[in-house]
Amino acid sequence: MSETCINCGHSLCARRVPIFSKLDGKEIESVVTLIRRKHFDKGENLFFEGGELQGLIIINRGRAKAYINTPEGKEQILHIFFPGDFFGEKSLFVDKKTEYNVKAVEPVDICMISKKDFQELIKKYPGITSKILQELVNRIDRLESMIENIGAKSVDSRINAVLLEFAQKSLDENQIDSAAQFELPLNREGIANYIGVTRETVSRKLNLLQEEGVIQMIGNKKIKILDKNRLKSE
Amino acid sequence: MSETCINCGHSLCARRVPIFSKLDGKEIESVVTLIRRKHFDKGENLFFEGGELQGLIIINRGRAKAYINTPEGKEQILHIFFPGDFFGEKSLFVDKKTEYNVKAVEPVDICMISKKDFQELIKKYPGITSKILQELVNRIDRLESMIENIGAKSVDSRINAVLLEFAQKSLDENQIDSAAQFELPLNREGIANYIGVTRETVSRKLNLLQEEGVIQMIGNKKIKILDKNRLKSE
DNA sequence: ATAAAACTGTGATTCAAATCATGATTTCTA
DNA sequence: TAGAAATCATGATTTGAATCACAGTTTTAT
Repeated sequence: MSETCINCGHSLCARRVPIFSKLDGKEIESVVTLIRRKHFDKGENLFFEGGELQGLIIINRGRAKAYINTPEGKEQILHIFFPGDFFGEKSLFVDKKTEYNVKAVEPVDICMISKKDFQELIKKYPGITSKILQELVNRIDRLESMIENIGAKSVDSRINAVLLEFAQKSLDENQIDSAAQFELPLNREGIANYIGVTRETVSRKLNLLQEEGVIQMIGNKKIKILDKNRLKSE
Repeated sequence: MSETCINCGHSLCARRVPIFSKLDGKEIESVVTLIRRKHFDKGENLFFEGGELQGLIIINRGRAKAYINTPEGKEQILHIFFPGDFFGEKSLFVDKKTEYNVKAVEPVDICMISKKDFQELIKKYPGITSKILQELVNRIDRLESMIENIGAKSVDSRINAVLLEFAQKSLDENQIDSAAQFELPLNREGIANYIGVTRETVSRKLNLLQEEGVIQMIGNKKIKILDKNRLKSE
């Protein structure tokens, strides 16, 4: 079996992961030998809450959502994982179950490093630990700003924030400024479950934004941000 | 100056902090020599968003709230720090500002270790790093469950959850089961800003819970949980 | 290609919590 | 300890989003 990750074309998928970014070419190749690949169809679960996580999972293609099902039957989405994002880092360090599910929202390819292999990796390259720390801190920041959004901001502001977030995850700064189109990672109901409203409200608010000329929808999945500033204010 | 932290009576305050719990007596004493103490009156800010955090801050007595002021003028509380809790760990590892404020909700004594001292400490006792990792993971868990609460649960459920949380932070399991009273760390408005509702709603819901015999209020600050199970369900 | 299934838009109605208003308590503080 | 300031309770009203209902559209699978 080749040591390169065929799904990323000719690049090494490990190089796309921030935690390995400090390693040099030869070191990264040794990481790649540890990687196993797997594919998930749209709608398949990569992981169920309470389950044993096999190791570190890196999203290589496609997007996935992490979500909780509440006792009342609602779904709360906690993260959207884009290519290059990873999860499962928790089980590598702490003996604690992860309480959310992860589901592919479109066809997804992942790279996987087993817990055992990863722990040996850390011994060999201790710098990885500080990268993990950094990533955990970033997640805390994102979760805190999500709480600010859901807990203290109006529904309009939440919609605005989520559109900007998805744009930033999908495009680079120049593309956003030139109103490039991008694909929403979630359908209306998904967006609703991410920002704590209903599907109908998302529909109505998006249409309002379009009427106001702030955004332009291309079909249901694609969108252009015409006026970034009006999304930022309010 | 004595090496013991006078504010904790005869115990060493460092021993109360989970991240130092693996150290033996002699090691902990060397940590204590690095500690500086400070007092804050009720209402004083321990820290302002965007400011330079001096190092690791351990709450030794009293409680403090971490909060964000939204552009719309609302306050969203993110954490309640109880004695033994700490913050500022972020600035020790990552070159990134903290975006929230921390304010004493009652008279607070803190212990503080400077960034520089702490970094030397880590070199000497690398085990501390894994403790920090663990604590970060715990925070992520708490934030995620907070998002589930605020985003997907009814107001009733949120009130229930916050009462249980405060009880668990204030009492041990036996005391909760025997309906011991404890002091709320926040006033009505504070609770409201923690769970994303208004002060009036908190008033009304608490009164309802009392009428139903689930809780008993002693004045405004103290409370007894009479029926833990009814708080848990729903 | 076509039928089924999933998703979306939109009006009508309901409802729970926000807001507004005010008086009663409690807690500071001078 | 008296007066001021902060906090709390509670009724009346408004409001914004949830819910309900259903038709139109898009996607998926055979």
